[in-house]
Amino acid sequence: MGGHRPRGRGVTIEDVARAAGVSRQTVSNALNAPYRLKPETLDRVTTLIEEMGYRPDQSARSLRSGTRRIIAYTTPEDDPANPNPLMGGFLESLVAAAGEVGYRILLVRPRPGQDQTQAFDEVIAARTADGFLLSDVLRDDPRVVHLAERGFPFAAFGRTDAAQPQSWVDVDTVQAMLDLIGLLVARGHRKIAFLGSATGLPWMDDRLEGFRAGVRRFGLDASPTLEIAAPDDDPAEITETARRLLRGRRPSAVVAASDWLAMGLYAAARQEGLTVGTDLAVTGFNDLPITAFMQPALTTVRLPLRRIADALVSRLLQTIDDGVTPQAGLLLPGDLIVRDSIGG
Amino acid sequence: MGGHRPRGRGVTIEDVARAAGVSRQTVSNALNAPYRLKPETLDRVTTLIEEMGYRPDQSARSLRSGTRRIIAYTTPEDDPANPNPLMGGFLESLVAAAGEVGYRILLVRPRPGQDQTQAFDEVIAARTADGFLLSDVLRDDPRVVHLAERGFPFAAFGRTDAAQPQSWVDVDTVQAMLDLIGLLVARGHRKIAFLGSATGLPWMDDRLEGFRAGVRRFGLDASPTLEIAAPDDDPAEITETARRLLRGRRPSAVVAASDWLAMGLYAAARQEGLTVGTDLAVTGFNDLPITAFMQPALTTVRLPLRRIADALVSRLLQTIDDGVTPQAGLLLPGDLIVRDSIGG
DNA sequence: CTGAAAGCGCTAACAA
DNA sequence: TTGTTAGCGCTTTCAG
Repeated sequence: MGGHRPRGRGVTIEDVARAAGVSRQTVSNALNAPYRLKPETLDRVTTLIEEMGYRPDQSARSLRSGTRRIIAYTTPEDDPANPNPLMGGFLESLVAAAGEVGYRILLVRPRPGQDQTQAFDEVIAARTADGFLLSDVLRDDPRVVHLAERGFPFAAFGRTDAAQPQSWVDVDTVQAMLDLIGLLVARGHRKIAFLGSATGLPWMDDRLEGFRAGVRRFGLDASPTLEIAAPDDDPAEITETARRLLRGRRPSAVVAASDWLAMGLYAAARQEGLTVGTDLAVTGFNDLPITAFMQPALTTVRLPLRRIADALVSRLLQTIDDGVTPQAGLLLPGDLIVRDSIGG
Repeated sequence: MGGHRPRGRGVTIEDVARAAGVSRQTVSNALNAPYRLKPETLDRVTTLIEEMGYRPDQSARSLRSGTRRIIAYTTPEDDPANPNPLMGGFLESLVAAAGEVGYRILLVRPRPGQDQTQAFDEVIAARTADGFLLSDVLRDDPRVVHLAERGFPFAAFGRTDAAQPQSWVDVDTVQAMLDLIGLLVARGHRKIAFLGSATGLPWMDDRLEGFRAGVRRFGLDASPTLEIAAPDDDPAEITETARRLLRGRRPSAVVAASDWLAMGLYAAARQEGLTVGTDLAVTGFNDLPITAFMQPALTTVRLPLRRIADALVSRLLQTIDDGVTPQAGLLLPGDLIVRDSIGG
């Protein structure tokens, strides 16, 4: 079995202690409780640690201290050919946010023949991570239920309903929609339609709810044109649905539940001979990078991914460190990105 | 420090051993070397393990065995607002490939005030992971140099030049370009231009090299129209460059170095009154999800992310387990996705 | 402020 | 085939 493992080649706390002429404990303290050391001792030990390149063995430290400094993140299973375009940016934010407080992100996914619940139990029982971060959370997400039952620390991107723990952070979608509609109303639009998609995903439902709230708030046509695209994300189907929407009551503005749907709207408008930005105002949601290439540039809502990640990590750490579980979710405002698609 | 850590609450190997009336070692063997146990003992112990939900503590096992079953992946730093769109899909593939052989992916990033080299050294010294996976690798990537110096196992997505270790996997870009150009030539195109971008990134250079190889191979105009977009990814600038390209020698086909650039080409064509697919053939590279919305649909090259991930993981494991470092890189073919943008 | 003792939970090596 | 012994490297506890 040999293998390449350079066992015993690393510098241990013992080595540093000997070199510094102190006990192992003093070296440990230099790292974990420096205030306990006499400044000159601290200096000497710290210098030696630096010079010798000593790093406490992660496993030994974890075994002894019970803390792993690792956060498990369960990536929602995703088709590699059609990945969630926000995934990369969100993970990026997570890594940065966790890194700043000394944690790393471990990607966890059920092993073959294992369901998500079992995968979680394995991580918990094997003490692989100190807590979980979840995304794409459903209102009554089984993962949340399970972790809450186990009493294991977690935080979720996406609100859960009242019966569930409120360890979540989410975007204030309704407010963002109100802002968007307010913007359109201010520019004189009264016939505003909504293009959604029947995915049943809660965050998509929120956008519809936000639209309805806007309709009420601004006293728009009580029965606005609502159209729902097919549940799957097939571009052709979306475009077709968008065309029907445009032909129907000829809205002057359409609020799309996502940038992806907005692209279908652009295509449909072109087919109908309408010019987005002048004949038709369009808004999206998510601010995918690709929106920059849309002509005219798309007005949309950017998710504050970094702020979400920070809040998630900070909440999770509170649970891990102090056993405090948040009593209420946290709603973060989306960033309105106003561009030309709603006209000059 | 109080905290929520349910210390001692876990089932240990001792508990199982007692319950089964065997020694700890026997329980350990049931998991790690089942063939050593008498079938009935194995049965009894395994059942108990199942019932009691025993999972070996990861840290303890790692400390003793020296193996972590964790692969460190260094995410290239990425602007959350404009993330690498392939990132999500690649990570997805990595997680799946590693998961199948019992490894997990740990996202590693330099801590504030730490450079990448130091971050690597920390992971190595702290024995946090068994090996590294790198992506977006440069020809003389300092990360590769560093890991090779340290003699630490790694595998890279992206070729390194001959002076460097050849522990890499890459896409056969030149071949993919030849295929693309062959396709265009077969449809009668002779004036084929290339739209690249002056990023200096090796994979972008490869695409240009592939284009030139195609020009030679098919005996096209010896001085084809080459245009290089601005180094940054600014859409407006790309579109402007694309327009100049189209105005210049009026190519009948343009090979773009990426889907992103191809989008600029679409925009430019529209502005120039050309119809992509009939007046002008266009190809891209990467097969971003968004290409599905382009009208006409874009002909492009899909990176075999899953196969790349599999190869990367398998090579890395060989290095970890047997100390074998590959003597040569592995080139994987890209998948040609032929769609309407090159005409009927 | 520093040191000594103990042991986290596991598996390698050896003994029975 | 199973059990015993030892110790991975660290930090917690308690003594000096």
